[in-house]
Amino acid sequence: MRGDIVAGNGTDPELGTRKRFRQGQILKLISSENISSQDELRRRLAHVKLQVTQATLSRDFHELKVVKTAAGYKPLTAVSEEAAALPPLGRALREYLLDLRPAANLLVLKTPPGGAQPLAAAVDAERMKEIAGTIAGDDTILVITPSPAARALVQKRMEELLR
Amino acid sequence: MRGDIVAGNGTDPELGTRKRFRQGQILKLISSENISSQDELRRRLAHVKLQVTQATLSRDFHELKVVKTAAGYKPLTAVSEEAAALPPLGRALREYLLDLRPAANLLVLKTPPGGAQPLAAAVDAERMKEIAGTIAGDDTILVITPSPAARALVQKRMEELLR
DNA sequence: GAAAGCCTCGTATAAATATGCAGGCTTGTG
DNA sequence: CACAAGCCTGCATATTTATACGAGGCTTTC
Repeated sequence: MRGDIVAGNGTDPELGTRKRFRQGQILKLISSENISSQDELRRRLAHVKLQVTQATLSRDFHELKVVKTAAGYKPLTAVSEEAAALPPLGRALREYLLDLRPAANLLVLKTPPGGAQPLAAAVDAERMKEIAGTIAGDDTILVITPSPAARALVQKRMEELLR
Repeated sequence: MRGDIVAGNGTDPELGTRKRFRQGQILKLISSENISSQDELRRRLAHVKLQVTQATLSRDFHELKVVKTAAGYKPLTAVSEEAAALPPLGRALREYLLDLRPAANLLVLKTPPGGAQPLAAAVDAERMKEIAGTIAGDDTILVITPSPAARALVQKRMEELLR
């Protein structure tokens, strides 16, 4: 092919040293400066005598589990990764729930107009075994459980999710 | 222009209802299924009678603070967002630090070859006021503090970051 | 010391994502 | 009613990111 410059491990003394050094610098840069693209990062690294292509940075980001957010690139640790996976129901409840009323073995959720469908979807996705089923209109959801006890449990859980 | 199909709020009864409904569905879909691109999500939504373009989904993701990770799209809550911002030093320490030795008002950090620079960068970035400065070679960093007491404090902090 | 296996990385390009602009809708105001 | 302002969205396209492929370089094995 045409690539005839550096490649492989280059002039590096130890194996993979260059890569780790670079990744260290990357973590530093993205946490301090406000980088907005891999190509910009590439230019920054060049200032520090690190010549690499955008492709390599893409691979580095993948290895470092760095993701692009509205506020720049962020490393996604195992911890925050889990946390990020949780929010579905809690989030939906906080966003849509206006009122929560118990009625024997039923639970009636009120939402702003149009909010019932998405919230019901989130409830369904949770697959709580105490929930027999849900029916959603436009601004009201009926959550059906087999018994008042089960209803109480589901209700408690939702209240907790609301903080 | 040429767009002559649906637009605006379409047939929706309330303002912005369609958008919120869609975003609810989006949160549900990305948490259950394994979507790999905005365009795939667009196709999924079409199944549920939601016709939108990729451009709109891009905007929705931005509003919902959903980011693309190796394991699919994840909503980034305020909580995990902060958590994601922290890791610099802790992460660098866990990745590079082999040994930490106190010496009067100095702290000597040992890393694998090539690890000194990136770790030192992370230490500097922390801007701890107890640190007068650092000098990094290839696998050794000298952290200079004004006094043994300051050194002890810095040392303690680093040990905590290691968990 | 040649062959095989592995890394890391550049090039070229495909794929995915973001955005400038314009239009339709709704709401508010004179 | 006419008009202005604001929101939501599509279209077209610019920008950004990911990847298939191949090139060395290194290490290990016989």
